[in-house]
Amino acid sequence: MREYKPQEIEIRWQKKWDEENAFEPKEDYTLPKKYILSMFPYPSGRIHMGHVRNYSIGDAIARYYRQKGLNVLHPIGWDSFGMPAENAAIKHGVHPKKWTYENIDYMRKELKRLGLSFSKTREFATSDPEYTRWEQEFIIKMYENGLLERRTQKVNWCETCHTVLANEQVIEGCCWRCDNPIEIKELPGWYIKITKYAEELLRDIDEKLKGNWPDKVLTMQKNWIGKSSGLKFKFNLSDESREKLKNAFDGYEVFTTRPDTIYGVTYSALAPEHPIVDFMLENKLFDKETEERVRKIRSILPKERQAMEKEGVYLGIDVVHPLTKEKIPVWLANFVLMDYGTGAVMAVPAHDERDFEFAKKYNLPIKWVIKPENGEIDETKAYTGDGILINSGEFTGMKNTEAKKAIIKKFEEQGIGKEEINYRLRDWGISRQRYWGAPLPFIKCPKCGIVPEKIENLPVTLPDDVEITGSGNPLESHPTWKHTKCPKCGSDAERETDTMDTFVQSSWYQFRFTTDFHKYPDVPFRKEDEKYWMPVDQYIGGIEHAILHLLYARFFTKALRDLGYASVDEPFKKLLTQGMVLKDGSKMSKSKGNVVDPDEIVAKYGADTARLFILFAAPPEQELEWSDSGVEGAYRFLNRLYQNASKCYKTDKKPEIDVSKLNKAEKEARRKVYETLKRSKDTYEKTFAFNTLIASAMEALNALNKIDNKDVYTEGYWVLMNVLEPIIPHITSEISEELFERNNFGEIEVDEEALKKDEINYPVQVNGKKRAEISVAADASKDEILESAKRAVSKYIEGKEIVKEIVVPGRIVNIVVKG
RNA sequence: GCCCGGGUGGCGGAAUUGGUAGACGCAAGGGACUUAAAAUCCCUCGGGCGCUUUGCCCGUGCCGGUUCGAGUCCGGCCCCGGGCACCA
Repeated sequence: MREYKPQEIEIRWQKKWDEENAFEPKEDYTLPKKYILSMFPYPSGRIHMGHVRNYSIGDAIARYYRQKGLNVLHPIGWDSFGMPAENAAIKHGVHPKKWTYENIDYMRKELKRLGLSFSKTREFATSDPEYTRWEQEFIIKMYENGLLERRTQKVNWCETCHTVLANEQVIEGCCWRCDNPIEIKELPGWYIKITKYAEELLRDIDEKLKGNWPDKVLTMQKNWIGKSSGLKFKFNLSDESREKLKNAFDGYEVFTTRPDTIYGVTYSALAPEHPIVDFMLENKLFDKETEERVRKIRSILPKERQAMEKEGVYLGIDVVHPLTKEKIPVWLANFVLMDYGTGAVMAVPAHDERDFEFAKKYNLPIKWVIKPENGEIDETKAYTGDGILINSGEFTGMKNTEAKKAIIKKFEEQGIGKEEINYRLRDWGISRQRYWGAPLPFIKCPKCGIVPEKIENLPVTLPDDVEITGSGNPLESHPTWKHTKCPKCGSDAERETDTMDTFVQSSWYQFRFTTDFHKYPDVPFRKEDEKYWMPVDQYIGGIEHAILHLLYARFFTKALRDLGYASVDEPFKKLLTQGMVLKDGSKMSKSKGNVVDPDEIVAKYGADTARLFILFAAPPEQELEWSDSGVEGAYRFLNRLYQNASKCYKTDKKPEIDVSKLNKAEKEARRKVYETLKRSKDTYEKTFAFNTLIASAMEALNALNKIDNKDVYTEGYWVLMNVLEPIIPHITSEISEELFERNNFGEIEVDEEALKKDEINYPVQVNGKKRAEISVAADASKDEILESAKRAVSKYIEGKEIVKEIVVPGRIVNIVVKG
């Protein structure tokens, strides 16, 4: 008996695939294609089980289509800019570039050892200058087309670290690294106007992605974009208030989704950062106490106000209700956001929970204008449901859903307001005060202002001789890098020292893979390649990217389309979100000490075992609980598969079977084999339920081991090796090469005859309870089945009246009796 | 608070979409082989009753409903996981 030595087998095949360039996409674009993409990794140093899972799923799908003769693009790259490289530089003094590219070299070997069928020619790292070059061109084109702008906005600033912090990096008002209190600073930064595409991003969720992406992800994106429609109108200041404000303002606009409650307005509220508040502070229009309270609320970050109790202060000014002409007091409120809508709201405490809470706290009047169709108003809380308008002038008695439209119409007719749509989606701030990123290709000229770098001068590359200390942007402090000449007027100018958010790189990498870019260095990707390969047919990755990456990549695709680079509206036709890999119920992490190292598993059992286990243990979308003994089980199965191959004979074509000579067990084994084959198509193309496909293959092998028929056994192997090759490519290649010269790889037709049963087992129920089981000929008539069934359950139906007889062909018999 | 998922043996998970609940694997127990162990192979494996077989009762988070028949559909509730969270 020969021994299963996965290390020898696997390394031999990996070498062979490498030499044969077995996984390169073909240039014949008349072939049907599949573009299979797993999210590319960040080169952190070593692969983890999440990677193994991600790439095992993608590889199985890619190998399946390749085996069936399709032209398959299955690339890998490296998302290689980012903070960890700089942190490593600070901690260990190693240059980010060296650290990054050494990690890539190591991880490339790890992935290769898993037998993943990635194209070699398409591999790149996003930190490669050739990649940056094109990204900078896109960014310049976006700038020229109004999709990118530099503007000054309030940001979180840490003085000791000399950098802007993301909201996520501010912990209780302090810097996450040095613990110093952060400041709010107005800083210039670069913003991509993703909001211009809000409507299309939303629309294509329903029109292009529904049914192909998980509903969960689509819902999350919808909520994130957050479309709402309502009425925008202007509150005019009262005469006294306008005077008080020195005629600098005559009013301000508000947005509401509830115009139907307009008669219930009892006050209005401004965001703490509202221009009117700014003006009043600057012109000292508050009394001392009010000013103090205003300043106090303004000193708290908007993000942190959300966790606080509602707070506000009357500003001493009033506006006029647009319909009733009543005087409405204007408050400052800490729950009003400056960057949504107009930064000011009308407040209807009777029908809005926040307004109600605020009104109760400050004893503001509450006016009920909608009553439920059935039942009475409960005055202890806001009523936010539908109902009939009361106290609403000419609209009284109307259903509120209709009143919404009618009131908007009235505002539009009088020219005092109009219907408006608002989105929660914000523009995408891509500036990072970091070294290890793609430089923003702009020059600040004292004469010309912002000037894009000339296209022929791209890429703007990073200087290698930098000192990374963790405080401040090394590009800013570099002695020479930022000093340059203005591309327009030639005078002394400075480069932009901000680099781009790494999400910019991962937003268009799927396009770059479509071209053999070593061959075609003059384009980011060739149009004919992009047309043929895009969109990605199947994208696979973690749900944690449901919003950020997947939304940015969708946006980028649309932007590149409109800039003339791309031909598709959506980058990823189908999306599979894989679940996390857990150990002892929680995510594997160094701090918990529950990490299982893929290298160790591969060293002990081989790549096929790792792949088999990870695809067998749970369906791909679900979380996967790591189990050492489960891995052993997978390894045992592969051993059996390998040993039992000796029960087959060598042949270069599938054995012909004389079905008439087979016994029951042999037919049963053939049926299970072909059931597995039949199931495999659905699994690889639609459901990705690899766990049940593997279970089915195990059942088939178990059934084969019960028979003693070399033809059937060999046929079984011929089919099973074909079905399992995408999952466990090494062992199946080895066996198939030895027995079948690998002629079994490719399309095998399902033998429908083999799937048929001679006899069918029917459970027989009496009044819905199973009482017996019968076996009848597959072609038995309904009456024959019933007759046999009644005989089997005679003791339950004797002397009773039969009310109903149900025979579901191929399924079940149920006899309903009375008495 | 709102919006999605999900609750099935000791465990991971199946169940052809309303038709034999627990496939497949793991763990556990028993047996064979062996001087012994490992490996391998065979048997048992939801709970209870009867236990020699046939068999009977209960069982898919809880309560109710629809149906000849419900893990699956409907109504109400209880847990668990995730996302969003003052968006006017």
